Amino acid sequence: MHYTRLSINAKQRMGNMISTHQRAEFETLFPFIRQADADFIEKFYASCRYVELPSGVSICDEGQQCSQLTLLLDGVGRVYKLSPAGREVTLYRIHAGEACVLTASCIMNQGSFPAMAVTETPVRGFTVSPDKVRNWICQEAQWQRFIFGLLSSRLASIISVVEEVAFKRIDVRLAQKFALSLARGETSLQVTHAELAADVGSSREVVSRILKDFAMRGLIETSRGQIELTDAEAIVHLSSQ
Amino acid sequence: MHYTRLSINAKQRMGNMISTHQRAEFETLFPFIRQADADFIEKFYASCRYVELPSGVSICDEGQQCSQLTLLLDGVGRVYKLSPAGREVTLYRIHAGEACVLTASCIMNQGSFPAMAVTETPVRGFTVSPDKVRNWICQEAQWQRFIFGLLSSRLASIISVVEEVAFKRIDVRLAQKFALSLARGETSLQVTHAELAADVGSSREVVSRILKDFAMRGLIETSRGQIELTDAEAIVHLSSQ
DNA sequence: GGTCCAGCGTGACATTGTCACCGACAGGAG
DNA sequence: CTCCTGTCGGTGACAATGTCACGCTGGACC
Repeated sequence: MHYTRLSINAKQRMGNMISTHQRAEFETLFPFIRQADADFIEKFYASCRYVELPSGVSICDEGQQCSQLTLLLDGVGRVYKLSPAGREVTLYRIHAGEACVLTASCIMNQGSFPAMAVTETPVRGFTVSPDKVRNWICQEAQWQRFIFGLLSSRLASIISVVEEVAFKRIDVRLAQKFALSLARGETSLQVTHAELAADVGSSREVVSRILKDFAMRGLIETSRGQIELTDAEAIVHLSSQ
Repeated sequence: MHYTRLSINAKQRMGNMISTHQRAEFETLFPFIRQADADFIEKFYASCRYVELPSGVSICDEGQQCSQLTLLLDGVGRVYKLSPAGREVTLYRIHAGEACVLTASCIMNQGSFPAMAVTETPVRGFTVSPDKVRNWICQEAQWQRFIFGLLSSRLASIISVVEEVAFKRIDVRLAQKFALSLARGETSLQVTHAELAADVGSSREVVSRILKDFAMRGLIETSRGQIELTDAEAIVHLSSQ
């Protein structure tokens, strides 16, 4: 799987002024800011920048220092591990109203980023520089609480990834993915076997075999780059093993 | 694998007064306390309690609320996930000078503990109540920095567990364990195949097969409950695959 | 001695990972 | 339109791992 590097062009789509519309959008997604005192709120908006990134660009590579903490207004990012042999596992996804914890973590202990991150869709957000992140932690209770929440909630979610990878069969984990889509009301997925494999940390061949089996049992119908979920009940039943 | 529940007897080995000797011991292991102001230091020692726990007792079970945060003076704790089928993976170990991050995490977001924890050796330490942990975070810069360091450093270590479980062969991971022992100067391990399996998240049979293979290749010699590391060079070489 | 049990060995089979290679399809270039 | 090229998916063979069932052994205890 290959991702475009973040280009200068993409970086240039940034503006320094935060519009009132953007502030309103931010406040609904990051309610913590409302509880801060007016002083901090102004400091915050003055210090952060609005950015837009296209889909499929690499945000942070293994071993890099993190240059910015990004708070997402829209879109989704994926953080994953890459093995020397080229296999992947996704550790977690970042949605609107969240920020990348690993960035926060490696900003806090000055370490390097222990994984890779890419945009899965076009992404909009505010970025904050590492020194601000650190300073505000010590000074602003609301900001501190926000960062803490990020760290501790991700810890639990990454632990559940360990659990899945170590204990669960791959067909069950694929069924789980499908069940999540069904829960969102989607009965048709635009996804390749290779992408599913990268998600669950397996290889394409294994995913293909299992999907073929699903298709024979009538759970799904597959075509190039697309999967129809045809038997919701059976999928949900399998996913709960 | 079965662990004794923490009994009332064990709990009663607590005292409220912290001796000057214990304070000195604490300060060498947790240097952050030295940088705090005198006011906080007194508050801290007045609020925490000294505890001793025997080896092999369960500290925290899956889904429980955490009653205390423990800062270890001595001994080692193990935090692990347990599958419905009875398999285990250890997530990390806690040594002197550290504290259980998961406890910290679930204290901070009031969640429940997403794993199990046991003492692997007799353990001594100071315990702090959840409300103190939370209050100090907001008020004491040094304490805050300490807790933050715990969270963010564990995040990276748990991610490396994901990586190992998802990508590495089990023989390589066993060799890694052995290489770590060799680095500590230990050429003889008192450990059962089942314990090794719980560590790397596999099953006893698989570990037995691989150890038999190691023995045939002259890397180790096995006897009941014990493993001699006889070919350090080959072990280190295999561990670095 | 005899009993019990934790620790370990093992064969048979299911699942998963890896490698090599293939064909099918889509989107452009000519 | 045909041809080319890269992506997508299928497949067979084999290695590694997980699971199940069972049996053996050494040591503790009566």
